[in-house]
Amino acid sequence: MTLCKIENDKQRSPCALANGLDILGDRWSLLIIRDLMFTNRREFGHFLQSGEGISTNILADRLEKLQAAGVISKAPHPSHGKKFVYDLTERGIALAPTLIEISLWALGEIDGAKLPSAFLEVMQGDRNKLMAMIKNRQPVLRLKLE
Amino acid sequence: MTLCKIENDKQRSPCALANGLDILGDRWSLLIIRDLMFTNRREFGHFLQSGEGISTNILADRLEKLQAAGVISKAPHPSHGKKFVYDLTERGIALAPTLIEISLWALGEIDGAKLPSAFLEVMQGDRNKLMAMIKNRQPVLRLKLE
DNA sequence: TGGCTATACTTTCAAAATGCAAGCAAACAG
DNA sequence: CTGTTTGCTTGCATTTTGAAAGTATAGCCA
Repeated sequence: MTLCKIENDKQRSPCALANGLDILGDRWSLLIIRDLMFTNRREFGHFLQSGEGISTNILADRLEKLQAAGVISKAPHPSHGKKFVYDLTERGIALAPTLIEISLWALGEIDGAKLPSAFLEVMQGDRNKLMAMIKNRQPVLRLKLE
Repeated sequence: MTLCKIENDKQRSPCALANGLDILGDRWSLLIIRDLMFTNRREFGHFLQSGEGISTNILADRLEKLQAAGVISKAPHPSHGKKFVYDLTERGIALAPTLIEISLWALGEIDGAKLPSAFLEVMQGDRNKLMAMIKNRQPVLRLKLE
């Protein structure tokens, strides 16, 4: 297993859940991962446009922390010299079941929580097919960006 | 679906995941739920003793917020006039798959993350059996408390 | 080539959340 | 009646958050 910055600093406990929450336990990180996992958003500006209203400093901070934790990667943009392209690593892709379960829980338990029907169909359908799409970096929801 | 305080205030977006994170997205809430779900910890003092070092004011705050969100219940202690007994509601019990997936992710991806072997066996074994134990409020790990 | 615009952040600073430590009132034990 | 335990609450310093403004570079068009 490769090094992962966060847990090497000091872990409050060896509990796997506590360690997971040290990386994922905030209001924004999993939303960025959602965008990378289920849509074709890959750039800084795309995440800003996703509607929840994250501010630029928090976004920059979370992108850096997620990268430090080995959950996402950052590479120069092939056609635009200033931009970068973010993507999930294998470690990030492995978060798919977590994202799916939280989403389904919220959908069932919280008034007003919704999922695009494209998600819902694919989540309630063949779980293996969904995992294959995510691993192939094939967005469930392909957005027109910009 | 019953009222649930948090999402009625104002939701940043209708996205189910975002709504879930408004309730669960911090470093402590899911650890309290873990104690209720997998062990026989049910009292304020029990949560303090679980080793991660939550402070008393944060614990009181999270217990209140989780109760407001309908995830846990609070009842007078049957034999001790000052104490209360906390437990998961149906809505809290429904978080089992979420907790399991985060735990398994962290176990596989983070150096030093561990699970008690009792958990591991039961998580990797028959998932339906585990769900039945949780629904019957039967702790996977029965601790000697105090 | 020169200036305008867009993009990807960074900085600033006020406000909110966190967390340690001390305090406190009710309950229980002797 | 006295002292201890329990379940919080309060005070306060530190950290994190977040809106808004700033900055530096890339791309575009004349």
